[in-house]
Amino acid sequence: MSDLAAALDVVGARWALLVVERLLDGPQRYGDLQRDLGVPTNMLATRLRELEAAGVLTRLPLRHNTRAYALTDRGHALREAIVALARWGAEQA
Amino acid sequence: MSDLAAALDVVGARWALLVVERLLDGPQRYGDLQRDLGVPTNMLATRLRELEAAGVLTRLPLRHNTRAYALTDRGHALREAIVALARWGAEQA
DNA sequence: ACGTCGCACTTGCATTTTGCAAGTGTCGAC
DNA sequence: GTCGACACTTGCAAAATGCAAGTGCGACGT
Repeated sequence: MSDLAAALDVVGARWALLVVERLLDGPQRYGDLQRDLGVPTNMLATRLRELEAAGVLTRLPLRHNTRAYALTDRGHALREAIVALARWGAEQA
Repeated sequence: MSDLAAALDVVGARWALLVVERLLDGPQRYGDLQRDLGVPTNMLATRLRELEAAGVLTRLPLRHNTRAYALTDRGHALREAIVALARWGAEQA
């Protein structure tokens, strides 16, 4: 499997990169991600679980049943790739 | 929709970026892509249609019923993003 | 002490996407 | 005129995604 395929195995699923992009600004709570991205709640839960398992992000407990999701170093390392893709998307056509 | 979401709308589908990566080396024929990537043939056909419609690649007629797929400028512009993602994938863990 | 609210999910089911296997059409070579 | 290579298409099963409604749990007011 190529390096690209390995990367896509982790962040190639729908919404995954959008979640990571949102977390580049700093830790966010579940509800914030959901409202900002418009992602279905079950998909968000699934992605967060997968991305945590992949070591891209971690859960930070805040208060009682509230927590924040924050990128790990490995997650932050995606910044370059995300910026490059976003720039390509911006040059539409 | 963010720029990243716009990009993923075009190249976010499964196999799409892998096809583009393969074409970065130069035009390839259908059968080559299929064998090199191990992508199901109906998916390859679908992706090539979508990527052509999106202006990422074009068909070059070769001989009779043989053609090659080549990246457009817009397709080549994905190189940076692909390299960044592949590098991230290579730094596994 | 009790109901209510916000938050972070889970669950059930319909829809869409993906994948596998087999088939189709076309052209050139033999 | 039949055979093989090439580029697909088709039919159907499996998996991913999406929508809507429900669950659990602690805080907060009364």
